[in-house]
Amino acid sequence: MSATTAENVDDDLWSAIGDPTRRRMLDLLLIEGDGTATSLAQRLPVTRQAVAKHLGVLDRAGLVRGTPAGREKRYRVDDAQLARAVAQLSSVGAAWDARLQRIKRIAEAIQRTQQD
Amino acid sequence: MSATTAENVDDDLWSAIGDPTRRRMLDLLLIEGDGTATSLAQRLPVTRQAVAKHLGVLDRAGLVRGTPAGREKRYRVDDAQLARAVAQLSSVGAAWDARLQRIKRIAEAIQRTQQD
DNA sequence: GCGATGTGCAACCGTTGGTTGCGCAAATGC
DNA sequence: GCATTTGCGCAACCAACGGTTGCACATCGC
Repeated sequence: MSATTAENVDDDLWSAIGDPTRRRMLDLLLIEGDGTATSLAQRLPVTRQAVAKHLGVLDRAGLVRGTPAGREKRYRVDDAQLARAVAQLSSVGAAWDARLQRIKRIAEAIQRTQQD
Repeated sequence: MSATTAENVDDDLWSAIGDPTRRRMLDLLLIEGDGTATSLAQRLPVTRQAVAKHLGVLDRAGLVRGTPAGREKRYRVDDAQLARAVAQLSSVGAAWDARLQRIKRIAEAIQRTQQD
């Protein structure tokens, strides 16, 4: 294990949460429990259709699940999948962090050597 | 403190690290210390010009800095800026995590109530 | 000086986030 | 029961972006 490239990352998941509008949509869904394309669009600076497309992306990525209810379609976050996404976020962050730490240690070591 | 929307995120920074190719470029630069457009392109499945464009994006975002050296231009990671980016990654992750935790607690509370 | 190597610029293509416009299904009102 | 609203889905279109090819220009090595 421990790939050298830190790209164990599920690219679909990442690109799903990579878009700022989609991140805000996830925020709203988490806060309000659920929502429809129109209800989300009211709270966002984009049209209903744009929101609908994003919901499609999030759905295909498995981050949300939509269930028809009468004439409207309510979406809610899939907790487990979002948890997975969060894990990947922190995994990438951790990898970079580790490398930065190592570089810092090396730099300090060099300084110490030169001070001798 | 505690913005409700978890979008304290510098959008330029995020979109810079949002692209998978750019993430791999940062990886390579961290591993090898520095690199040029051509050197990175050899280790990536894209052309030199694509890499050059990405370096431009990363440069404008402040994540890398390029210094001309003869006929080539060597880039290296700006540690402080990347550290900032990592912090934002984990901040978004933490916000979602907190909400998921809260939902979980509420769900458990409801279960407990119903079991009474 | 001359070929090889590295960079930068410009034109072009496919994908994607966004828009407008339309048609259709389900709730509401009389 | 029928007309009106309200919510959804589909299609066409546009701008921005990641990627490509092609070319011109600078620099290093011999």
